[in-house]
Amino acid sequence: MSSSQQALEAAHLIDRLERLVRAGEQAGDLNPAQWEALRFLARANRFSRTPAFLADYLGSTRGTVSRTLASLEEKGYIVRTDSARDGRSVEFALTAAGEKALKTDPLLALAQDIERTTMAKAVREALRKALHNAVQRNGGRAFGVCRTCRHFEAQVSPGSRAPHRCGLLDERLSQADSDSICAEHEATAA
Amino acid sequence: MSSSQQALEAAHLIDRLERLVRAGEQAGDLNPAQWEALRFLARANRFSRTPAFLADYLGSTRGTVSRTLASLEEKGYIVRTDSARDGRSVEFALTAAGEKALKTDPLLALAQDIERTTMAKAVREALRKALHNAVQRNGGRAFGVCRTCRHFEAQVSPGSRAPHRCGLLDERLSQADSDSICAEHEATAA
DNA sequence: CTCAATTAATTGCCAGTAGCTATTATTCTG
DNA sequence: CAGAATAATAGCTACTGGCAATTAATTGAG
Repeated sequence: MSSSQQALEAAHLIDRLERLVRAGEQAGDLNPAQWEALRFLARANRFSRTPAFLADYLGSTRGTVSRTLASLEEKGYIVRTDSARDGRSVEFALTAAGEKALKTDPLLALAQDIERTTMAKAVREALRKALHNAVQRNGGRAFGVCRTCRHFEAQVSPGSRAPHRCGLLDERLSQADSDSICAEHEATAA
Repeated sequence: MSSSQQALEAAHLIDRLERLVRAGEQAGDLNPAQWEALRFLARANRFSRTPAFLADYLGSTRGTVSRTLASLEEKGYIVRTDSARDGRSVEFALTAAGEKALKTDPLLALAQDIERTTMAKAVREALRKALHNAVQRNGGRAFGVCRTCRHFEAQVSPGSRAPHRCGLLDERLSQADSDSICAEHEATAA
C-alpha cells in the first residue's frame, strides 16, 4: 500500500472518528458548535475569549458565534464581561457548571480510545504537523500556545505569581496564561 | 507530558482537522452530509449501497438520508435502481459525474497534509485501532472490508472474473467487491 | 394459505442552525 | 475632530435534520 493510500485511509478514519464524536455530542444538552466554543474558552487565554476570535478559530462568522455564546450563557456554562480594554468587546469565561460540563466532553472518550492504542504520542505529533500543513494551505492563523509566541517574554519577574510577560499586549502572564491558546499568536522565526 | 494528555491533544487535533475539512466542504455544491454519502457509495459494495445501510453507517436516520440521496441524485452524481433481491429496497451507484466529483473531495487535501508528515502509516494504524475502540464503545457495527469477513470465501473459482464468494448472501464476488465496505460484515474470530 | 408483524423508503411537519445584511456603539487614524 | 474601521448583535431567510405517519413489500406464525 502506497503512502498516499495510507494517508487517504487515515483521512477517512479521521472523518469517521469525528462523526462518532459528533453523535456523542448530540446526546447532551449542547450541540457540536456549543461544545467547540466551550472547549475553546477552556483553552484560550483571557485576551482571546471574545466572539470575534472564536469565530476566526472556528472558521465561522461572528453572527453565528454570537448566538452560540448567548445560548451557552443562557444555560449557565459561561459568563459575559465587558472588556476593560475595548468598550466594543466582551469577554467570556467558564462558570463552575461549564468546567463541570467539560468533564463529560465526548472528546474525552475519543482521547481514551487513542490512548489505548499506545501510540498517542506519535499520533499527536503527526496530526500536529498535518494541522500545520492544513492551516498553511487555508491561509489561516495558527492560534498557537502563548509561550511559543515571538512576543512571549519568559521570567520577567521570577518568583511572582505572573512571572512572564506579553510584549505585544504589555500584560503580565501567569503560568496558566502562558500555556493557553492565544489569538494574537505569531510564530517565532521570522 | 503524560500519555493521556498526548491522547487528549490528539483528539483536539482531530477535531480541528475535521473542522477545516468541513469548511472546505461548504465551498462546493455539496454539503458535508452529501460528501459523506458520496464517499460511502464509492467505498461500499453493491449489497450495501442502500439508504438503510447508509443511515446506519452515518449514525443518521433513514428519513434524513433519503433526502440526502435524493439531492445527490437530482444533481446527477448518483443513480437509483430498484433492488432485485428486495422489492422494498433501492440501490445507488455513482455516475461518471459522481466519480469525477470525488476527485475534488476536500478529504483528499487532508490526506495530502497527512502524507507530507511522512508518518502516514503509523497514523493510519493508530487511528484504525482508535476507531475499533470507539466503535466497540458505541456498540456499533464495524462495517469492515468484505474480504476480512467470516463469510468471505476466497478463490472459489480461481481465474474467473468473480473468483470469490460471500457465504452469507450466496453471491459471487469480484476482486473489487472484496475490497469494499460491506454492511453485513462480521468479524472473523468467534 | 392468510393475516399480523416487521422492514424499506419516503414525505410532511417542525425546531434549530448558520449565514447574510443592516444597525449600533466604540475605537482608530489622519 | 471627522471619517473609516471594528466589535457585537438582531432580523431575516434558507437549509438541515429528526420525528412521526404513510405506503409498499417481505416474513413468519398459526
